Amino acid sequence: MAVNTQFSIAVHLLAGLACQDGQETTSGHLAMSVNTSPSFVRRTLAKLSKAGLVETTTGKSGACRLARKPGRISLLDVYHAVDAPKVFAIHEYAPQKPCVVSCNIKMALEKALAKTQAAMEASLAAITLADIVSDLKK
Amino acid sequence: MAVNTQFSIAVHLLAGLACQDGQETTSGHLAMSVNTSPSFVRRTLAKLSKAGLVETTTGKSGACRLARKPGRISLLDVYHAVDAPKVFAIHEYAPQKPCVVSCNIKMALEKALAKTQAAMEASLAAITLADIVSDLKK
DNA sequence: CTATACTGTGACTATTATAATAACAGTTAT
DNA sequence: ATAACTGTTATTATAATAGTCACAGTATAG
Repeated sequence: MAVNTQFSIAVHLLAGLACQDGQETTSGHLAMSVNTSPSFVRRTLAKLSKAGLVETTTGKSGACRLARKPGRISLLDVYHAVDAPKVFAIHEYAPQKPCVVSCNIKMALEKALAKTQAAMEASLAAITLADIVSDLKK
Repeated sequence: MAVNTQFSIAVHLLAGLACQDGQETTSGHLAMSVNTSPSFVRRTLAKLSKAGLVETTTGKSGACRLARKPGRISLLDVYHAVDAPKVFAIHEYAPQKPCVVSCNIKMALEKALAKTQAAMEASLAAITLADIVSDLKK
């Protein structure tokens, strides 16, 4: 178990909703599939709801369903929705004045890693929930 | 401070070595630039050494220097050397038998995320230590 | 208008991963 | 022999994450 479980759980939930074909589901039902507590599901689901990926209704017989067709939800949308961390973190440290490397490495690294982050996000943008779902049914 | 500091520290160390233009340096000296203990530096340095990115000599007046020219060391080399974690982890859970999603999502996610990982690595491969160093001097 | 069944959220605990330090064994110039 | 370095193990401290519990808010149904 490592850093980014929440992202994969979010995809799992969305895939579950997608397989319902527009039918509504409760957090309890989804929790059984993911095998966690309904509470944990709701917390992730709430983020997806705020990002506009799912619609939820409260009150008795409250439920949730996809807000868009699976083909119009990219993994990048999910990545942003769950507020996943950047791929690389840069270490904090007190720059040592006389050292050129120490004083400027952070800026140089940020520039380089921004490219990498962009490449990763572009790749995520190219995969939709529909792709995931179609793989499930093979 | 987050997940992947070791990668950025490794780049920092290599950049430091690159700025020495082949001259040798000790872990103590590098530690001052990164602002950590020599011990921590050596641990990271040892990984880089095993990966063939730096050469070290032991004994009195032991030291380290780059094994190749900065232009021939890519950030992907560094990424592999420090054994950084994958971009995305997939959650563990007990698949619930009657549920298609639960049983197959892991496989589908792995397939999708392999693409993303590859995109990220390709991006890292395109950046060399020389690029980083030239940014330092601006 | 009360009971019910859901979502949304805050507080809390447990667990894991990482950072960081210290200590020592191995090695080689002087 | 001694000194000064690397390599490695063991240990502790700290931070991030996973996971649970409890309750407030809300809408439906009787």
